[in-house]
Parts: sequence; C-alpha cells; structure tokens
Amino acid sequence: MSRLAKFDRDLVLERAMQAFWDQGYCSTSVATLTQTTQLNPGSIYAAFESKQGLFLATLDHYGKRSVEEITQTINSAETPLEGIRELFRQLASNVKKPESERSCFLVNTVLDASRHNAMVRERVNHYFDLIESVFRNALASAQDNGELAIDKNPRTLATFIMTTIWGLRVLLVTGADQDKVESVLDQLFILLD
Amino acid sequence: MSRLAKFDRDLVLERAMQAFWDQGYCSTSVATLTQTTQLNPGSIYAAFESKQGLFLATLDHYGKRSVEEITQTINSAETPLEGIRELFRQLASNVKKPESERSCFLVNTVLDASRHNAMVRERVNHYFDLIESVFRNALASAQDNGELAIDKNPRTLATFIMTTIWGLRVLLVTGADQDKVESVLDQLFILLD
DNA sequence: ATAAAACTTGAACGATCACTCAAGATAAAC
DNA sequence: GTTTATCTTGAGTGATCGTTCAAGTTTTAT
Repeated sequence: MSRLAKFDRDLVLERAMQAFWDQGYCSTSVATLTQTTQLNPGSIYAAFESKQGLFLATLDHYGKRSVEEITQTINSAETPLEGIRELFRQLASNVKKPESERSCFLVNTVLDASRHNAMVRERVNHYFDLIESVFRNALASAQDNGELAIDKNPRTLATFIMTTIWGLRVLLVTGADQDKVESVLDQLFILLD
Repeated sequence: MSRLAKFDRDLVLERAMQAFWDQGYCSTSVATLTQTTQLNPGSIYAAFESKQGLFLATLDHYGKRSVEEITQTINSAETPLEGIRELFRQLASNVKKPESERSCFLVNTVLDASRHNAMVRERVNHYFDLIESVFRNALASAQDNGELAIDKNPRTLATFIMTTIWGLRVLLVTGADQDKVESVLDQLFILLD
C-alpha cells in the first residue's frame, strides 16, 4: 500500500561518506550533505533520523568495505606474510597522492568524533578489531606454513601492525617523502622476519 | 600613554588550549572560549585577531612545551637510548587514564584541522620535525656511546619512532589494555637493540 | 589634572547550524 | 480507479555560529 524510497541507499552512503571523510563530522553541514547526496533534508532525516545517524551509517559503509579490501589483499597473495607486506606496499604507494591527505576515515574519526560519543567509538573499535583479527589469523597461518618463526607471537605482532598502520596514516598526512615511508616499512618487515 | 592588557596571556592560552585539545577546533565555539578563558569576545579578538588566531597560538603553546618535555625526559636519563625507552614507558603509563583519551593535541590536529588549512599544517609539521630531530640526535649520541649498533640508521629509526608514537596515541584512544600497549613497546625496543 | 591610547564590555549582527513539518507527489494494494 | 501509506519537497524553525563595534574603563605620559 505504500511507496518505496526512490534513492539508491548505497550511492547516498558513498557520497555522504566522501563528505564526512573529507571534512570531518563537525565541518560537514547538513546543507553540504543535501548537495552531495542530492537528497532534501526531509529525506535524509526520514531515512537516517539525524546527521549523526547518517554519519554512523557511513562509518559502517566504510568499515565493511575496509575489512573486505584488507582480507582480499591478504588472501590473494602467495603467502599470508607476503599478503601483509603487499598491503603495506599499497599503503605506502599513496605517498604524494592527494588521497593520502584524507588518511583513513576510521582513524580520523577515532581521534575526533569518537572521543565524546560512545556509539561512534564502539563502531570504530569494532572495525579495528575485525581488521586486527585478519592480521592475527594471517600471522597464525604464516606460522603454520613455517613462514613466520614459531617464537613470534601473532597477537603481539597483529597489535603492532595496527599501530604501525595508524602511525603510517599520520606520516602520510604530514606529507612525508618516499624515503620516510619506506623506512617505516623496512623496520616493520624486520620484525616480521 | 596607553594601557596594557590585564589578562595573563599564558593562562589564557593554557585554558583555550585545553578546550581545543578536548573538543577539537570546530566543536569549540567562541562562546565556550569566552567562558574558559574568562575573556570577552572583544578581548579575544583584540589579542588574537580571530578564533583561528587563538587556535594557532595554542598550537605553539602546546608544541613548545612538548618539545621541552621530550628533550627533558631524554636528557635526564642515564643514556640517550634509555631516555627514549623511558619516554615510551611514560606514554604507555597513560593506559586507562582519562588523559589518554585526549591523545596528543598535535596528532588530533594533523588529522583534523590541518588537512584543509596550510597554516595549521605548517605549524604542526614544524613541531613534529623538532621532536623527530630530538630523537635523531639522541640516537646518534647512542651510536657514539656504543649503546646503539653502528649499522643502525638514526634517521630511519627516528622516523619509525615518530610513527610508533602516532600509532600509540591512536591505540590509547581506542581504550587498549596494558598488554597491547606493552606489546607495542616490546616490538619497538627490539628494533632499538 | 588632563589628554591620549589601549583595553574591556557585552549587546547585537548577519550567516549558518541541525532539524521540522505541512503540503504535494507517487507507488503499491485492492 | 480509488484508497492508503509513505516518500519528497523546500520553506521555515529557533538556536547558535564567528565576529564587530560603540561606549565605558583604566593606565600611562605629560
């Protein structure tokens, strides 16, 4: 008896995400969101309840895709450890590309919106946990294969890998040169040997 | 012939910095700043020209003190390398303390306000550079003392130390437990041996 | 004392904020 | 074709935004 929403939810989420990612939660006004999503205020509020509701939805949109991409990269490599190395090489290849200035939506959010909002913090931490478990599993597989020394601790290394990714995101935002970024990769890879 | 400003500039900067640090640039309104600094809008604008001017001044306030504190910690240790380790132990001891939620003012800023503002970016990068050079010098001294192996590269390690600090800041904000934080320190210290 | 200069005060500015809602449009169910 | 439920529209809400400025106050120099 009713009418269905006309707009493409995924397209709207993608566009809203780009806006939040680029400008941050606070600096992205509802007026901006109506322009980028091509939705009127009423439609946004009908579909997502509030600016924060839309933001949380874009966080999920980004988080799910991040986990997928990371899993894909690691699984499509010849070995688990090589997959992890390949992931870092991809990250590093963003040097001097404008995309690197946006850093990672989750990292930007954890230092900004998440600090005073429990729902945002929970959501970000959830995706960080998922990503960390991908690394942990890959490292455990690498140990099974004999690729990673048996005295290394996958849990410890996975935590350190997450920390290095976060640090690398900041390094890229500062506009670091190729040498610096490769320095970081070199040091991390020593620990993975 | 004239009248001098009555307020204590350092006290005002300290209070404004706390507000910006806690809430971020965008979420900190001038109304909030008038309350925390106990200055009227007019006085703020007379002394700092704009909200952004006050923000830049608080960045300097924080940056200078950070460089001082880091230098002090490293110099007051028995050896340069032990100083670096001590600095990380201090950082790690913030686990579960509410202060750690605020992370580092410079790191928060680099991922937020700095991305769309050249003046802010320059200022943040300046203090990062100063801090990195403190580490680089300490590592070079450690090599002179024979404390650090001669085949290690102080420049590379200093970059990696910066990256680890940035990553550690994110890790602390996620509410990580003691174990995770110590994992990160352990791995970093391996590279410094 | 007086004049000059700078600081303090706080009300007020237009712009923009997140958000609402009544009216109109549209699609599904009968 | 009619009904019914829901979506879309976009002007409008009060609140708050960063900023200004005229008037009042205070200090310094003469």
